[in-house]
Amino acid sequence: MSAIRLLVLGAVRMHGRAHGYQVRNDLEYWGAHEWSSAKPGSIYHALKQMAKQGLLHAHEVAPSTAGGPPRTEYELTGQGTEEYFRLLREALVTYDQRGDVKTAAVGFVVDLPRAEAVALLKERTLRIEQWRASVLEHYVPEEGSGQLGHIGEIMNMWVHTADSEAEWTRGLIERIEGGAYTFADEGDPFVGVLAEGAENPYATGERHPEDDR
Amino acid sequence: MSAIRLLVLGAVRMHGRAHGYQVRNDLEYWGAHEWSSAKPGSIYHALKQMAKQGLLHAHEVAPSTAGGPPRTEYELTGQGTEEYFRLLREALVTYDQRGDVKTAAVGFVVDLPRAEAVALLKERTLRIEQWRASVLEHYVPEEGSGQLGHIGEIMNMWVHTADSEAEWTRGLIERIEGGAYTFADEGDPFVGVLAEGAENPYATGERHPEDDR
DNA sequence: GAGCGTGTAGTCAAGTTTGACTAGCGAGGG
DNA sequence: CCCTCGCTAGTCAAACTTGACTACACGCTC
Repeated sequence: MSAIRLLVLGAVRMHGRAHGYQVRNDLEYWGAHEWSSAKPGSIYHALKQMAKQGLLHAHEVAPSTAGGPPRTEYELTGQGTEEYFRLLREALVTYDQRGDVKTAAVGFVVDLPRAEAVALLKERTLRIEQWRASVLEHYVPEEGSGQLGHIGEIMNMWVHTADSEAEWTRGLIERIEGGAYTFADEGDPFVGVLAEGAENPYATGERHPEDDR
Repeated sequence: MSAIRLLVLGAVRMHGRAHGYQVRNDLEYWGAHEWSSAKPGSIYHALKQMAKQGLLHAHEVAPSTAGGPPRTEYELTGQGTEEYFRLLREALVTYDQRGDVKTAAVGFVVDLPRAEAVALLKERTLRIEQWRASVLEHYVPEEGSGQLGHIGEIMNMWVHTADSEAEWTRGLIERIEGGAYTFADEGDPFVGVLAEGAENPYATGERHPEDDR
């Protein structure tokens, strides 16, 4: 599962109604092209595909207000909203060692109620520990771990990565339980998209992978 | 860059000459279908593509000795060998937060001379530190880091991951410098493929992501 | 000795990703 | 006035990935 659908649904949802270029700008603003497959082609493809599947409603093209070809506006359907939360929950819980899904998940985590976020993150640590255990269980061949040669370093790396991730997840859980951030059920949400017409503070100058704040 | 080309080139190279099914079996043996895009279709596709590009020489089909359709055998060309080492070096040095390339790189690292492996891994730690610095540099907006809201957790996660990776890399460098493992210039190499006809100790029973030893 | 399961070897269509390309419009300079 | 530049908005072909499917041969059972 790539992160593109989650990202696109999340972006459209923030706007309520958005056209492709808007979504594309948000994702660039978030730096998503650096840590996921969020290139123009993928974004437009995902929009069309999800519209075909009934997750998005495509309003008929409106002529652009600012040059360029006419644009199609999209809006989440009920099914699309369901799918958004399904993907978000899955992303929070899944340990897959790929960075993009996790990054997207953290970006949208405040769309859930605080308690559910904590619960999902705890489930995440659990799954990480299970994975870690299953690596170790098959780690040592009958002849002793020396037989593995340098391949043992791969297990080593996986265990190290898993530990690091579990530690970070626990830190996040603590901060959330300690009252940090504003969640779905708690007043005005954090806004991370550009309003129509707002100038993009990062639009000029070179871009860096960490521009997506 | 996905890891598939590196994996396929590495597998064919180990055999000297191999047909698609053999490569496919190696990669499954290594568990690569769990941590990379090494599914049958991708493997056969990569073989054909690389043959077309002159990285592999495709010997004409030979009737199978053991049932099934006839098979095509592949062999690395000079260009293919070059490309293999280029990909391997790049993979060792690149910090991209995706697990598959790194895993493949560690698996093949002993194909390089020991000194070069160490040098590349040191370059890797350097790049990780550069990336970390560039994240932090753009971390704090003018209004103070509080403005970031939960999005700051993404930076936090990236920095945490980078630190963990750098630490693991330094550990590996130490072990290699300490004389561990057998490298390209040092006598009989570690063999990680099944010989033609050898029984696969993991062929039966359920498979786990960590079977690839 | 006919069918059936299993292993071998690979193909294929559908879906996704990539990176380059197109085309319209306004602003500004010469 | 006209021409180029940059922004807006999106398309497209080529490559890659996915997961299901085919086809052959061997051995086993009923």
